[in-house]
Parts: sequence; C-alpha cells; structure tokens
Amino acid sequence: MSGRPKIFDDEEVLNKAAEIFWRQGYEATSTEDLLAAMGIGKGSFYLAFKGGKKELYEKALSQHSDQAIAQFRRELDASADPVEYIRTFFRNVAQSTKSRHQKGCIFGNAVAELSNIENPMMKKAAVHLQELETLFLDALLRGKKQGTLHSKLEPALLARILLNNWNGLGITRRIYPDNEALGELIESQLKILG
Amino acid sequence: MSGRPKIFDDEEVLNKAAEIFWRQGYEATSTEDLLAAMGIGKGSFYLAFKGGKKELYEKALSQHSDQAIAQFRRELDASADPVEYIRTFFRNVAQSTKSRHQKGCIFGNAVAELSNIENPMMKKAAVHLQELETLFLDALLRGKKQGTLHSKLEPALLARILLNNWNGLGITRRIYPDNEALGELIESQLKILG
DNA sequence: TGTTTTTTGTACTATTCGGTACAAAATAAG
DNA sequence: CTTATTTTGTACCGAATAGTACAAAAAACA
Repeated sequence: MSGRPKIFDDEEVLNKAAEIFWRQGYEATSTEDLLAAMGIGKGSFYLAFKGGKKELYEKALSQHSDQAIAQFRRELDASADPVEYIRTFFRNVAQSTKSRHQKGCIFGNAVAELSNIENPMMKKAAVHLQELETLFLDALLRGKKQGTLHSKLEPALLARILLNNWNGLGITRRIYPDNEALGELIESQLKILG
Repeated sequence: MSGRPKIFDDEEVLNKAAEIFWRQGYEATSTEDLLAAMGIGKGSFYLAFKGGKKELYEKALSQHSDQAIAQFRRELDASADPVEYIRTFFRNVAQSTKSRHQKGCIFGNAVAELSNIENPMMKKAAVHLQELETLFLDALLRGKKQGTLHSKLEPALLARILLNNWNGLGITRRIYPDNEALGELIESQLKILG
C-alpha cells in the first residue's frame, strides 16, 4: 500500500522549479538545472512528472499563479480602499532588488517566449494574466461602489490599461532597474486612477 | 584577389535571420533553422559569421534596429505634426495581422529572454529600446516647440511612459490579438498626450 | 591555360540533451 | 520475517546539436 517514502514535497519542488524557469525561461533551462534546483534525481522526477520538463513547467507556473492570485485576493479583501491597494501593488515594483527587476514577470516572460513555439502553453500563461486583469477590475468596481474611484473611464478599460502597464513594467524594469526612475514612472501611470 | 562569388547578400540573410529569431526567440532557434531560412550552407555561414549563432543574433538585431530607427526618423521628419506621428505609430499596432501580434516586439522579446542568461546581449537589445524612447522624446520636444503638445508632464517622463506602453503592447497584443480591443486600449493611452 | 584566391557543400566529430530501464532501498501490512 | 508496494539512484541510449575539416567549385588574373 505505501512503499518507500518520498524525499520531497510536490509544492516545494514546484516552487523551486518555478524560480529557475522564471529566471532562465523555458528553453534555456535544462532538466539537469531543474533536478539540481529541486534537489531530486531523475528517477523521482520522471516518476512524479511523467510529462517531463513540459509538465513541470505547466504545473510550476500554475501553482505560482494560484499563490499570487490568492495573495492578491487576500490583501485586496483586507484592504479598506481597493483602489489604494492597486496603487500599493504597482508601487511595490519600485521597491525591488536589481535581481528581482531582472526577472520581470514570469507570465509575461512565458507569453513572450512561447507564443510561437509552444502556443498551448503560452495560452495558459495568458490566462494567468487575464486573471490578474480580472482582479484589477474587481478592485476597481469595489472602488467605484464605495466612491474612491473617480475616473470617468470604463472600469473594464481601466483594468486593461493597468494590465498593459504591468506587462510593460516587466520589460521596462529590466532596461531601467532603478527604483527611483521606476517610481516616477509608476506614479505617473497611476494618475489615470484619478 | 577575388575568388568564388558569394551566393548571398549579408543584409538579406540578416533580415531573414532576424525574422526567425523574432518568431522563435534565441534559444529555441537552432542553427539548422537559421541555415534553412537564410538559404545557405554551413560552410558559407561559419565563414561569414565566425561567432556562430550568437554573432548572427547580435548582427541581425542590430541591423533590424538600424532599419526601424531610420524609418521612424524618416517618417517623423516628413511629418508636419510630430505628436500626431507618435499617435499613428501606436495606432498601427491595432492594424496588424494575428501572426504579427503573436511576434510582439523583437527587442522586448530579447530583453525578456536574455536578461539572466546572456546579459551582455540583453543590454544591447535594451539600448535599442532606449533609442526608441529617445525618438519619442525628440518628437515630443518638437511638438512642444511647435505648440502641438499640450501635456503638463515633462517630455522625458512622457517618453518613458510611451516606452512602457510600447513594451506592454508587445505582451498584451499576444494575449488579445484583437485590433478592435487593442485600438481602444491605445486610444486611451494616447490621451496622455493631451 | 594554369595559378591564386575565396566561397561552397559535405562528411565528420564531440558533446549535450531528454528520457528509459532497472535493480536496490525503504517503508507498511500480514 | 516475508511479501507487496512505491520511491530512489544510476547506468545507459538514441537523437539532436554546434561546430570543424577539407576538398571541390568558381571566379580573377597572368
């Protein structure tokens, strides 16, 4: 019924794999890199992830998305002012280390790298970003209801703009990994929230 | 003095190579892919590009940048209203085919893919995007001088915002490869120009 | 025509890669 | 203690890869 015990935890190794994929991308990451980072051997790996590197990538991104979305939801729900929470969310970008800047957005990276070589996987990454857009929209609608959002723009359009700003920051922060410059950029973009 | 004639033109093969790199990225593109696309054999290739794939990538991106920058300059100089030219530049994004959307921005792609695996090359791609930002700034300054730019924001900051919007579109257009939706997004972003 | 120079095509090589096979190891149940 | 079950580590494999070596080809020139 229950043989030799696993030496690793699925959630943990997925987090470790996500970190490597985030930093290096899908193609540039070898299974060797992954095994080293996860701290397990080939036997264990291919038993747990029969789809190999591809399955691992999908699951790592999916788990990372779940975690990030859950955190956003949690913090948004705990926030008295949902529009202000969006501001905080963006301002946090300008509070990062250089190596954090250099990684950009894991989902934006996936979309950029995979759209023409692994389209089904790119679409899954795209869905994660659409979920972020939905969270933006949710916050904006709450702001509208409680009167803290004064913009005349449609909330749906505003959410789309925020998503585009986010996608842009994933690139721009690597060109200018400078918190001061990024802060100035972000403050200007946030003015659209009124 | 002059032996067997070359069967290819350097500029042409660099354009062909750039197209493949643009579509597939650096890592996912094999030299075989490149030789097939360029229509030359290994002998010719390694004679012309002793640095192999890496040298080809650098030169292909560099030439593409030169061409794109030259075109922007040319069209900007020919335009009576430089601010309106910026608008046209962005509006053209929403006049693209699906497969064009799927490619995004070749320099943004390079920045995203290479920042942690080929940093020197990423920096060259970053410079190309900074040149685009400088072109935005140039157009904005001209607009300021001739009174067609009414924004209260600093031109340099405005140019940075435009660059970030451009970087974002390179991702967003792949998530929403829909000219109507992109057009609406772009019109909203352009309102910042006053 | 033959010598020189440069390019071209191909055969070859060494290495890396993702993935499999399988025996040994580690547990629970009987 | 034995058996059944599951995981682990490693040896191995075939395919693909980037790059080299080199002889043949194609021109200019004498």
